Amino acid sequence: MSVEAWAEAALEALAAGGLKAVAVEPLARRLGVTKGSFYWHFPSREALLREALALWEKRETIDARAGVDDISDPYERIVRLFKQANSSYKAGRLYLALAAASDDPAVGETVKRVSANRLDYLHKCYLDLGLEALDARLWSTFAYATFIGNQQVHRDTPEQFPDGEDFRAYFKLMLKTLVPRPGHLPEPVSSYATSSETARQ
Amino acid sequence: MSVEAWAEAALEALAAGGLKAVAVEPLARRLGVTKGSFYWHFPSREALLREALALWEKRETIDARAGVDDISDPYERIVRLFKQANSSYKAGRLYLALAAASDDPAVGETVKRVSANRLDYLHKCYLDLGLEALDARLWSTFAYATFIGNQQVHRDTPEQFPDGEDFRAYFKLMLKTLVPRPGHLPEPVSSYATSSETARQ
DNA sequence: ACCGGGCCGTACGGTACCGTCCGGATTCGA
DNA sequence: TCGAATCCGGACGGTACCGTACGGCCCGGT
Repeated sequence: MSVEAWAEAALEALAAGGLKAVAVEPLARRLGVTKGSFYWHFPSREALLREALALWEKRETIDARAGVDDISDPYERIVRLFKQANSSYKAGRLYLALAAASDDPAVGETVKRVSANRLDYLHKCYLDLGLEALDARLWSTFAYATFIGNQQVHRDTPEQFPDGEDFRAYFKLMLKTLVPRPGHLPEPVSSYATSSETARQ
Repeated sequence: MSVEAWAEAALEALAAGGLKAVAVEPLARRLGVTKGSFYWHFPSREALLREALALWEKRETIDARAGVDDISDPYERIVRLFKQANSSYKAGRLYLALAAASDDPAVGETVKRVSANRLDYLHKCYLDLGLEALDARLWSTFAYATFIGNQQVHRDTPEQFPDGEDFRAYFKLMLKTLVPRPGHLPEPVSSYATSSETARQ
């Protein structure tokens, strides 16, 4: 019963039942041991939470960039990010569970770091695409928000969420809409007229 | 100390501290009374939760359509919906808190109903815009996911989220991208080159 | 064989919450 | 004025969890 095994179990409990499910006695029962084991490896419940958060943060930052960072074409890199992000339903549930528990200081700081890291990375990708700073920031936020929202909608109303062939069409629609191809950059936001009489192109 | 006051306090606690914060004794302390009062009005904590959920569901469905349903122009109706959705940060936090607690059966069912209701309504709006069934479904899901995601990103990383003038540009960008004007409908998804075509509505 | 440390089980006190019981206070109609 | 109903406070037992104390088991070194 290693430290990692406890942290892993903590993350599973977190995804399934939220922060309150990261409790020593229930986890011990689930692992077939008692608290005596736990308190030999950890000084407190909080220490377990810190360990689990560190494990999660590493996976969501370092490990998540593994097969992406070396793609030179920024368009393909963003597409890859999207595909990867949409491929793991479990990872999405974990993020939502942690974000929901961000009233806990340790959880909140970790979630903020992970989220900021993702936004920054996506922002850089949009800059590489050729967008100017503000456009890159707005479009990357747009894309990231859509991705997070998809996880939420998928969890809250799985029946209404497109699946199978519909999901493939949905995914293509999002790519087409959110990821401009180099050479076909979107109209810069600085060109927007302040009045509501802007023609759509 | 009416039933409604307890339900209101329950919703506030929910938004601030999640489902576990809907606890009789802390709520009683916060309201300056004791459990004796609570258990005269409610048979159990679960009954309070049901009352709070019913109050929330009513506000998110019936009340939320009040100034929207009578707008005849579908484009303006959607714009109004989005503006309204982005205007209340507190309502967004409440949704996120409830969605995070959807492992509780009563909460989960209510969240699912509210979410499905919003999606259906938005779907109808996109149909009124002139889109065919599948397109309306995908675009409305897209738009809804984006706005849910915005709430999440806004909460998790408020510093990175556009505000002030940037937010106005961001909002315009989203409207321009997600809400087609009646005479300029988007390319139907059925025109996408794909391995097989779908006939499902 | 022995012994010491890594690892775990068991028992205990402390805390926060749920739900119940009952008594007291206030109000209100007859 | 006099109950009676409404509304609430205080005390109680029950449960689930946290953290500690301590004892026992196993296993490698000597």
